[in-house]
Amino acid sequence: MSNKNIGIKDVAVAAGVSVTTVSHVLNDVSYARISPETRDKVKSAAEQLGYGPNRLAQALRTQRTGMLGLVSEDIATTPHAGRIILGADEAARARGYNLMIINTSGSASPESRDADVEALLERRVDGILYATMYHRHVQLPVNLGSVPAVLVDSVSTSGSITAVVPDEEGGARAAVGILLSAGHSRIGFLNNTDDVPATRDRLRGFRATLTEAGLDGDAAPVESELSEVQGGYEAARRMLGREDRPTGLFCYNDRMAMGAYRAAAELGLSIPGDLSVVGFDDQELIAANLYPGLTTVALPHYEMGAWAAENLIDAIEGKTDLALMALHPTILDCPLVKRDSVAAPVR
Amino acid sequence: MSNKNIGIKDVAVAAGVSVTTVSHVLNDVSYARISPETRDKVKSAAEQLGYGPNRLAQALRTQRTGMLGLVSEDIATTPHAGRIILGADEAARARGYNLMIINTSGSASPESRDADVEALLERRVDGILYATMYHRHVQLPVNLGSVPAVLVDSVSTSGSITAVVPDEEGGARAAVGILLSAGHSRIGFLNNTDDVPATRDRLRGFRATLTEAGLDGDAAPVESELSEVQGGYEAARRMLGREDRPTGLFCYNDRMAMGAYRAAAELGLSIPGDLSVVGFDDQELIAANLYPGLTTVALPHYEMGAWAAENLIDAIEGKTDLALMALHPTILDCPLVKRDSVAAPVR
DNA sequence: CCACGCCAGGGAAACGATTACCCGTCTGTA
DNA sequence: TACAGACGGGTAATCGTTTCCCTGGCGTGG
Repeated sequence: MSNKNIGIKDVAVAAGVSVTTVSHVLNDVSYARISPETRDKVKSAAEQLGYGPNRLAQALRTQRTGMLGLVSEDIATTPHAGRIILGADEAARARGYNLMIINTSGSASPESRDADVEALLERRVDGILYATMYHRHVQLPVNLGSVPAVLVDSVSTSGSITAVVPDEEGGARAAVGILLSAGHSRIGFLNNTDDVPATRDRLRGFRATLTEAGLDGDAAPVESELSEVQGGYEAARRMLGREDRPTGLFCYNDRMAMGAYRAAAELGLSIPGDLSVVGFDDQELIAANLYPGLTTVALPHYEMGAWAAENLIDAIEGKTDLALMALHPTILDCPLVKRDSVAAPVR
Repeated sequence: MSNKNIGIKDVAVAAGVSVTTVSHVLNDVSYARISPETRDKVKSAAEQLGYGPNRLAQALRTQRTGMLGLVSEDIATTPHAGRIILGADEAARARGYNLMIINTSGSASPESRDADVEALLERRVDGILYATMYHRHVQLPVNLGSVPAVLVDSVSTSGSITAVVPDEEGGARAAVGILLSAGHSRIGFLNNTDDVPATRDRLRGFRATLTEAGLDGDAAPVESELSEVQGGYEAARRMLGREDRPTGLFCYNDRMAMGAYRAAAELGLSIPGDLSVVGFDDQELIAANLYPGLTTVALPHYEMGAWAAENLIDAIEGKTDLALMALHPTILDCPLVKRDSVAAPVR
């Protein structure tokens, strides 16, 4: 239990040595020449007084705070932010760093974003993680350049900064893949209407996988709606109303899949008996709790957070050059999470 | 854009004054006697150089970091943590404070919790918010006492520390109340099996409200299960299998309500036509997305976070004495969120 | 004409660490 | 015996601010 009032000086007095010596032994300074007895005296004096270092003073002197700034969007809206934070926190902690978090609104003005970064800079964070809540292009705060920084789940519109994003296309391929290997050949896609990378990349993955399997990917049915439950419901109604109704459905996200479940129920189609469904996002609350459990593709938020923290720290400590990695964003796997919504089609 | 290398000293040189003067004008020190012209010179010099204060140095000198430590459980599991963080962050920001976040596992050992708090203390946070993910009793880290602290969503087993918790009983009363005023008289409760305050308080609110309405609260049907979707499903099957089947159902949480939806569907009961349902928690992902939308009771996570930050800061700034508030936990309202799962019972 | 008070601002010691450099005392060896 | 070099450790500057207290000039009342 570190007493806030005990300093290195008090330890020095208690141990009968100078502050230099205390600093040397407590930090295990390699070039320090100190006898074992003195070391013991210092250590036990520190222990007894409940000494804890004042990280502020250390930081002031060493120009290293051991803090990472994390500006994150819409922290309360989805669990995604929590995942990123958790990944970053654990990776940071493992290397002796802590996180300072600033929340920002997804719709915040550039000025407000600048101010967020500024607050972190004033506190002299060693580096900054800039996270968005879904994969997209962002315009960076102007002052982000003054410390090492990594983008999480987004790429910069301008210039190059190291970024880590999910493998949207690969995720889509996995989703379609499991439908194919269950034996489906009529597969539809319920897509999002927003113009974001995920929309395009998942569509590309969808079509390409079908084509590579010998089907006509370009002709495969796609219905687009808002990527919410209601949108999923509407898109599914249209999709399932076709005369050549698909037996397998890939949904842009779990919320749309939830809508598809309702549409299927209304049409008297059982899942996975009459219709197999695959989602995207792996929002536990939905995917694990739907009945039957939704097979889906997980977004690697935890991993992105951890990757970002890890590489940021490497850069801070001079082990890596972020500029080198900035050329292309790093792409992380979107693993398939199998539950119970996929089965072989009825013949 | 604060340049990391510019200090008050550089501003002083540029403006042709002493550092004292710079400090005085930049901080608007009340007793400082400085001419308007000099003020202007200093301000524009600072502006031009892109000066930003070094909060570390300030903190070292003033013994105030302007940082609040937040240790939060299971940040990635539920959106609850995000809500608390958001509330705390916004309240803190409004008063010039920032948040340092440490994640801890709900099942972390006391030692690990001590270490978490210790890390915050080393960084000299001005106060600590200690948040749990559901309302319960906790054993506090031993070193929590050395700075002002507030418990969020939990109360201490030992001794008294200021805490803020949801009004579980009041929430239950509101839930039962809306069923009563819709005209229901046969109302059941799907309760949790864990021995936590929420379980007891919601049950008490349930029974009391019925009794006060002239019904036999003590005889009202209650089925308990694990507070998950599956548990809700099972409890609902039992509840709805009774010969005097309730027409209104109050569920311990939204997940159990989700299970009840499935049970009702299987039994051919439509919601809200044949059965009215009220949940608890207001987990957007579930409550807003079920069909029909689930009427539920919201837990005031945002408000608790904000209240905690606000009062913690008051204590830090000497405007309040936390010890006085520590006698009883502060109880915050759980407002009812009306959607579409409650209607009048069929006669 | 002098003392006093006000005005505008500056000097320097903290805050709690790190670290470059220095200094006495042994010991071994030439 | 004298000198080098280890050995064990100390002095003081420094990081960027804040803040207590001081100073020098000038107008003014007595």
